Amino acid sequence: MSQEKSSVGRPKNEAASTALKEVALNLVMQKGYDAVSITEIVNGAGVSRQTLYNRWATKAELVLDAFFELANRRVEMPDLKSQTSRQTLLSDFLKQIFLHLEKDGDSLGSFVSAAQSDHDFREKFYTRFVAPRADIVRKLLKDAQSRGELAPDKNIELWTAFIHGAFWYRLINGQPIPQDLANEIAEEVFR
Amino acid sequence: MSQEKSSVGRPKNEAASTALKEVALNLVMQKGYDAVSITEIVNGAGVSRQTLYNRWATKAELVLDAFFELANRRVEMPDLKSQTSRQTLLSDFLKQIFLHLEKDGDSLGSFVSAAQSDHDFREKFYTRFVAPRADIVRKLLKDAQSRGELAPDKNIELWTAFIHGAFWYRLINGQPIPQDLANEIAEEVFR
Amino acid sequence: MSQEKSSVGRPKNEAASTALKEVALNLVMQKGYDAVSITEIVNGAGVSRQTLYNRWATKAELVLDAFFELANRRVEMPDLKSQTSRQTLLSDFLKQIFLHLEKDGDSLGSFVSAAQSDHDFREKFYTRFVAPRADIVRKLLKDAQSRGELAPDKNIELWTAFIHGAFWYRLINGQPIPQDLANEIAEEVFR
Amino acid sequence: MSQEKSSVGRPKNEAASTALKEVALNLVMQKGYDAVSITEIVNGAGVSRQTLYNRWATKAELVLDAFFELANRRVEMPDLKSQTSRQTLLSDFLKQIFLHLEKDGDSLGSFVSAAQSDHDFREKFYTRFVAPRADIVRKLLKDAQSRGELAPDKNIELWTAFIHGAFWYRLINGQPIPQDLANEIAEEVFR
DNA sequence: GTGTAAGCGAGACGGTACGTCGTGTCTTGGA
DNA sequence: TCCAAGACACGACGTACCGTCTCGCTTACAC
Repeated sequence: MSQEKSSVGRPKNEAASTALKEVALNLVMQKGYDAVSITEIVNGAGVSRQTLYNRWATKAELVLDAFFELANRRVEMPDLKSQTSRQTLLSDFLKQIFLHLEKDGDSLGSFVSAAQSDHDFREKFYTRFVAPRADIVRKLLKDAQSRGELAPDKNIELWTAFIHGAFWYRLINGQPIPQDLANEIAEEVFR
Repeated sequence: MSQEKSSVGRPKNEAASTALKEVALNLVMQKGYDAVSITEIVNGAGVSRQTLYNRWATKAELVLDAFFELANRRVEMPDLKSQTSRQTLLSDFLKQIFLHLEKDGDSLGSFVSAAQSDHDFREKFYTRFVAPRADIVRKLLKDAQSRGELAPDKNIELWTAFIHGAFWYRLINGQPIPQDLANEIAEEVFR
Repeated sequence: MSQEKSSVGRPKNEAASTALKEVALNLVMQKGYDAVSITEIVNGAGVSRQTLYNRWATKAELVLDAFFELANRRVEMPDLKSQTSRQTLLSDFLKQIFLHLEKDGDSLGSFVSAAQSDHDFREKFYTRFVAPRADIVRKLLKDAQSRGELAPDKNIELWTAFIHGAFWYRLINGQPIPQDLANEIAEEVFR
Repeated sequence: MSQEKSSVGRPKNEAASTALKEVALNLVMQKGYDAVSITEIVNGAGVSRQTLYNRWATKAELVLDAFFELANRRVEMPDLKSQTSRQTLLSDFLKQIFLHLEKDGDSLGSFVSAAQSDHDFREKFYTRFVAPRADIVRKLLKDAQSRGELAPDKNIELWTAFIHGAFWYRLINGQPIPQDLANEIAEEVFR
């Protein structure tokens, strides 16, 4: 990746990328994805229009990049080597997610929104945000099965969808996602 | 309140509303919500721009109205007096929903999209589309409990969210919703 | 004129006409002809849109009607039987015109404006406002000639144009029309 | 001050300005000022709507610019060094004006019209079109006085107004301006 | 140390859609 | 037959954003 530097001509100003991502993310969090214009972002970043287009093809790509950088710094894989019960691990993991959901709910709404009309965006959002989190749950459930904490014939795929569906469902419908929901879900999973 | 016809001034031409809804819905189903412009809709309906704005404040409201009219003609409450097992009733009900989801997936995506940026819209969408369907499932589960087909200590609210979350989750992530998923869900509920 | 009453159906409400003319004239004097809309006039008069169109075909006709009613009440034919010098008569007549010009300057501007784009309007404005005033001057000059106060070979038509041109020229260019101009003009005519 | 080229950013495309002016002027001459829409002009010029608004705030300013460019190429200052009688010079100058008036009468009407409702426009029209022509006449009259061809006590300002008023008066009233009027005016001035 | 190629700001450009306004006509029910 | 109320088709308005383009200037490496 560091290899592909053409080393000819003036190098890209990394500060511009940083400024763009920061401004874009802030604006989207404040006003929602659709309400933010490219013009607004580049003005806010003190950067020219073309500079943005030199780095990202669309607003969607820029904003996603910015968001992921933030979000992925915050996923904390549960420690499957610990002896804590898998129910507790699940509950704690969900609580951690719900905490961010509280803060980022509106931007996430924006992304869900953008994902519906822009299939590229949807793919990226799924691959880089949704799927990794689903994977963690999936692994946790399998681990629980192998440890005998979960019935061996539980449909893991379905339960992964149940768990994530439960809070996405509340999210897109604008309902609050209380910390307690994490406990309720974990309890029902391991019943 | 339902009588509030003002009867003063020229009455609104109902045919215009009908034409607008039909054209709008068709276009959205063909090209997606965002790709359809107001100009396109009014031209297609042979109606003036202002006439649309006299009836709906935004494209979202128009399309929503049009869609509900269609969708609500298609909800079929399961017959709780029948002796069919509640698991089968649930499975059949979900299958029926999934069938429409297949066809209307993109428009539904549009609505979810619009709902994220427009909270009025979200409220309407929830009240008129999401909630009624959730209610049916909730009633069905309670009925199953009272008939002893479902454990009496199952968390009905949570399971309602599980069930709907499962397919909404797939929907917003652009994944197919196979008919078989209905069986899988029903099975897991009544396990 | 009073003959042509059809006497079938509800008679026209004369108060509506009066209100329309009054409102129209006031609005035009305040904001200028172009800035006043039909909608504004009918709302101001508390009258329906159709009622206006039942009486006048265009805004121009209504406004002209209203203006003429006012203006023609104010023309005062100089008394050609008096022994006052014709120069004084002319000067006094012009002074009287200039006085109204001061007040009505902007609406007159509006009419000149409307007259340029609407040839019907131009014709009516000329026939009912400009020409009568020109006629008076023409008659006065001829009378002065017959009394020997004016050179018999003066080109009356041209001088009529000179005299009116002089202040219309100032009017359309937005220059003030001082009372003293009346004296200057009269002096130069009878030099 | 004439050097104030900013030289930053993409420079304005001069061809677009030229095309806009040409199309605008042609359309106005064909159909009259009011009948020409901005949409029509930009389409005709193959230029985007915003490009027009980047250069002129209103249709009036554009058309005025276009017209001046044409008109000012056509003013021909009479040669005050020639020995031709000043009466002939005046008559010839007026004839030259009347010739253009014939062709441009309707556009000029449009400008007079616009000038009445828009005081900025009025100022520009006066400064750039009316006043220069009046100045020429004023100078010519003064020269005639200094050469003894005109009575030294003639009120030059008033006569300048007489002369221009005479044909403007006919113009705004939609009356023809025959070439012979130039002779009549000159004759009366130098009588 | 100079040439050359890319980066960059500023901002113009062709497009497309927007929501609003004004026009003159039409359509009701009631006077 | 008139009227108030207001819907309607039409067409223009000025604004907003998009993604691309065209300048003059500024890097920074490669010769």
